[in-house]
Amino acid sequence: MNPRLPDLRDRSDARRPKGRPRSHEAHVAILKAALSEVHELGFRALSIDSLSVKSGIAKTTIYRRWPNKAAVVMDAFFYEIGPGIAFVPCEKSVDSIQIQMQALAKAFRGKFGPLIKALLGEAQFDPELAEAFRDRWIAPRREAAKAVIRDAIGKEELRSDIDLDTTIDALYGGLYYRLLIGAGPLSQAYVDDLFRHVMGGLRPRSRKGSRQA
Amino acid sequence: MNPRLPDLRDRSDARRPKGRPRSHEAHVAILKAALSEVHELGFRALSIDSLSVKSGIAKTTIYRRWPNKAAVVMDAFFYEIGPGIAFVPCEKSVDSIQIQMQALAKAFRGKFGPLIKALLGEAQFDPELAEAFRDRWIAPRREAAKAVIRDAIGKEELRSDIDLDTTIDALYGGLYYRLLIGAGPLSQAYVDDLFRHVMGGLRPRSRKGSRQA
Amino acid sequence: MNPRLPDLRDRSDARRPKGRPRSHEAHVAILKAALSEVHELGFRALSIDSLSVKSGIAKTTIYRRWPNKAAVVMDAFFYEIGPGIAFVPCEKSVDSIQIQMQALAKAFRGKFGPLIKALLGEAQFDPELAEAFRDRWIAPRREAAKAVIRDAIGKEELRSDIDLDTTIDALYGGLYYRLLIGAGPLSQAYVDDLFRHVMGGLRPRSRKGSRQA
Amino acid sequence: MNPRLPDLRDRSDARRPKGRPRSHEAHVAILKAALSEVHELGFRALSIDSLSVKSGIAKTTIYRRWPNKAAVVMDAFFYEIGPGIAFVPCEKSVDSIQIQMQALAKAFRGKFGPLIKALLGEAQFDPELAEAFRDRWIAPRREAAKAVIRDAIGKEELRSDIDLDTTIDALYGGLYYRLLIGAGPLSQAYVDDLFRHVMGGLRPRSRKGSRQA
DNA sequence: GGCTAAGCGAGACGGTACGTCTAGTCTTGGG
DNA sequence: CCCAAGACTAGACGTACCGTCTCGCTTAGCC
Repeated sequence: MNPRLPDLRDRSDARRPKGRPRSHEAHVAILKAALSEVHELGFRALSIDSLSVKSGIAKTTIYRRWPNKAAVVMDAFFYEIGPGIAFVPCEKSVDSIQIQMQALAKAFRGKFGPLIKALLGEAQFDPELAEAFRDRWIAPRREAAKAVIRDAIGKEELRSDIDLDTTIDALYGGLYYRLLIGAGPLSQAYVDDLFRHVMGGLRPRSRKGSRQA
Repeated sequence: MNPRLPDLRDRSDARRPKGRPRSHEAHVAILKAALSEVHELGFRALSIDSLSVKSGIAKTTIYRRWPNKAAVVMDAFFYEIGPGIAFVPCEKSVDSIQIQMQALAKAFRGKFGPLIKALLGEAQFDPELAEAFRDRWIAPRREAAKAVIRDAIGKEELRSDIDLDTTIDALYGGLYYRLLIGAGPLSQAYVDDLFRHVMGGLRPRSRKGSRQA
Repeated sequence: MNPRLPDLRDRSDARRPKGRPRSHEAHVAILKAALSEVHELGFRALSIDSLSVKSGIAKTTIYRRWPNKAAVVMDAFFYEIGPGIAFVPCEKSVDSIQIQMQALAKAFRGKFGPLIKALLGEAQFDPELAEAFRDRWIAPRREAAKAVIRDAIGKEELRSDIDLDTTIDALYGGLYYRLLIGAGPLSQAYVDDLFRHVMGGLRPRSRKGSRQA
Repeated sequence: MNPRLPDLRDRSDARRPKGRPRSHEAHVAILKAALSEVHELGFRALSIDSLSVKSGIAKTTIYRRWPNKAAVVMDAFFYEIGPGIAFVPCEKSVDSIQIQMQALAKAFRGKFGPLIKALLGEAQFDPELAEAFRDRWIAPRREAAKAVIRDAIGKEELRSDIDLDTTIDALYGGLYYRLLIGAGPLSQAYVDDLFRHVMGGLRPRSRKGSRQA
């Protein structure tokens, strides 16, 4: 996504780039400054200038590595959240999904909520940021979710005729909807409710003719 | 939502406000300029300055009526969309829901998609805008949806033990999710899929142990 | 000077102007507000808007009577200073001059100093104001001074070959110079010094060849 | 006077200031634009915005160096007038004074008149500008004048009991008076007249009782 | 009492400039 | 090639006044 980002993988065998190597301290200092700023003042109040002053790193250096403040904050976000919210294996795979949804909602309620709101808000105006967010945050989690769902289907915990993507949207759409639109709380009870509604469906069970079109 | 907006309701009996009345032409000129700008260049490129130049209305006049460009664009959005997407009565109420979801998705795919994306994106940073958007866009539609869902429950098209808000989130969350995150197309097929998944539930029907709390 | 000013002279015989007569209360209210503002905040901080708010008189009314704030303040100045600094008759006419110079310096040191500085400062950019100030403030005082100087020449207190205008400039120039440039205090001692230097001349008395070119 | 101005003195030995050095071209471009504007349109019509457009220098750059337009124009004034009006040595020191007075009056009549009027007019509202004008324009000339007057006293061309400051005020006050108040022309004849009156004094020579304190 | 004419209060309007802010780039010296 | 420092271009921001205008209402003289 971001060609300016350093490749942090070990490349002892690769040829060293010419000139003075980039300072890792500078990198971390900026990310930490970004996190502190974004948590204290919010994304909008954060500027590359303020970042430069706060971190003691020259503006030039920041621009050498990131194209704009959204990219910095995105990296800072991943720096802080690390591997992020994962699926923990459960006996029943659907439990694993429910637990992960609760973990995600908890993150939304906590310090990551504003960060994700800001990144997604900004992404509405910045296609590159949007793509990066999808690639680095959304996609991995969806892939993991798909694996779990496939598992659940295999164990006959879920219907065999469902579409993976649509299923994920039905389950998680509500969470992001509430995060971004704020029409209601993201409480534990709500997450359970949402999970139950989607899992059980809205149509009456007793009805015979309840085959969907 | 916006106390600066003139109350345009008929008040032939009420006493006229003092001073020179606000110009309706100016009002409309600004909204039209805003629409044109936001459709052509996008929300970010739109500025109050450019709006002023384009509409021929002084900047001060714009600021006298709206606190910032987001508020202008919001009004412009409602000016254009008018009453918006409504529920058309159907024999089966669930059909009415599905049709409305398709209409919403169509609006998202059309010229209103970028507008709503921009407004919701901006709302992540502007609590007042967020509230206004909820009050003027989200809430009315949710209320209408609730009425239809209640109808459907009454006709036993939907289960009687569902929660209205959660139901709405389950149905519409996916639409906003796709709009805002862009993880996939908002096609007709997708909307039908989503509707079917949520209506029918994810759990196998044949299974006896399909407990729901 | 100001054609918008009402002619306040009695004209019982003259035909009354048509329409609603101008309010004298409004007139005075504005002048008093202007004086209060200019003394408290200075000329620059005073605006027609603030004047309107402070006096409770509509902006339109102010503009109907004065072309700009400088004209208002000028009228306010004369409203406050009234007939102003006059020459008091003395046995020796030169004493009358010296006393009047002291009175003027005292006014400069007091509350009229900032007012006159402001009016003269503004007059550098506003030819009409400059002309009005000359006509209403400078000219009458110069005329009075000329009369006294003529008297003094008649009494042989002053040389008969002096030019009236140049004489006035020589005596008063220093006062305005100090007021406007602030190169030194306008103390009593200074005024006496200035008077003495100009009266006695700079050239040594003993010298024979001290006929001026 | 203006701490934002770069110190242009040679400091080959001194350490260079950090960062990108200020552009001399920009500096000169702004001053030239200011002179052109102030001569063509006058001080009031000149704005930092117009200066920016005319000079092609960004507004921020101008504000980085000067606090307001008066400060720019003041610098432009000195940029144009250079060392300014100096005293040329004459056999008789009083002649040197008279010649310098004529030179000053000529400058007042020429293109520098409006500039000085504007600066002094503005200085009535801006104490910092007033101080700067005194320090950079008034003071040096007064110092030079004092030296010449001391010379003249030494040569017995002037009385030994005169006060230097008062003497200067008596001679030059009239020039600034006419410049700022415009009560009469600043002609060559007027300057000679003024000089003669002050030099010779106003009191009759023949009179015995021409007491001076 | 109605008519005409002007004054008045209120506040909207077009317009100009202000001084500040942020973005992102460029230019120094030095590592 | 990196880094710190800070100047630079560009342009939007939101505010302050300016002087004008457009209303409804008031206050006078005149018919």
